[in-house]
Amino acid sequence: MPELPEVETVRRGLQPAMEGATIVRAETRRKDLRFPFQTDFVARLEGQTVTGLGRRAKYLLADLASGDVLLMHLGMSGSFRVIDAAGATAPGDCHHPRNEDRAHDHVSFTMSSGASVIFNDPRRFGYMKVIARTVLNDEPLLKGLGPEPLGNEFDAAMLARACRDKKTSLKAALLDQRVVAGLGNIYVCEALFRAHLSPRRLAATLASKTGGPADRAGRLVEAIHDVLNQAIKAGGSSLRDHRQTTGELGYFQHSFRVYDREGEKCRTPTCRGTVKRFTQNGRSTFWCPVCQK
DNA sequence: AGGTCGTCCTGTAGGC
DNA sequence: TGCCTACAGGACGACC
Repeated sequence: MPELPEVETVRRGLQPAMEGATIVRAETRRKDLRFPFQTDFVARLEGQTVTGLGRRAKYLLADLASGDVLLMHLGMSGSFRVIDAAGATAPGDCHHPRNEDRAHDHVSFTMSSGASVIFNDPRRFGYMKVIARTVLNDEPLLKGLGPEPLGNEFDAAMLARACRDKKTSLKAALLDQRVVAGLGNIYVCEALFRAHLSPRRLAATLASKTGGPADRAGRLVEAIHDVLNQAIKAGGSSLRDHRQTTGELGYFQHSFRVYDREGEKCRTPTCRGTVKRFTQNGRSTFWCPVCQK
């Protein structure tokens, strides 16, 4: 499910319920998600105040007063919902269909406010881990991550440099979290379309003289910025699983130009092409062969 | 060493 | 209706 815009949407939804509040009770309803829970997982959470809720790439990071950090990844199908002290998931919405399916509620946090934060993940590719902040920089899960696509260090020169010696496709390079951290299949397809670049293009060909229509890296960085910012504004994309923490859907899927649009007309105004789909590194790529070069 | 592929897991959609 | 297959927003680890 979740790429950077969805994770950021979740972070903003969890923030009012968690930041400044204390976890009075933490429950795991099975022994593992993607990995077994640490044996001291619950003990290191209960009684801890959440001093801040951040995000790195597709990871959520809850800072605890103890000096630990709770690292959370949503995998493919993870979602959080917040239930307030009165038992409602959102003002006026306590009967969302999603809330009736509790079979995959795997973790719950009861906060000092009386609110509950519940993690649901049918496929269980998600995971949580408590790490001491002092060794966060050595954490293998975070160590190899590339720059944040919306951060200052991510620019055309940096992206071109990261792709320069790659022998793989531009699509695969952008999905590689070591190159840039936070993009997934949807937003890579959408960004390549918006930059008019072919997903098949060799990553190394991204570099070119800056300025003018051949500034491929510049166009791509701008396209990535635009699509991520617009998606965050829309609360992410809801295809199947993604919900905001209130249970509401994101609505960026209505703005897709290629993803999930196989056989439909290209949305570039002057283009008469049709959106095609093919498999690249085991994942579906959607693109317009007429206007993406 | 970088790149590719299979794999983890459940749910759903589509074909017959 | 029911059974089967294919596929899904991620990313690790084994393999070449």
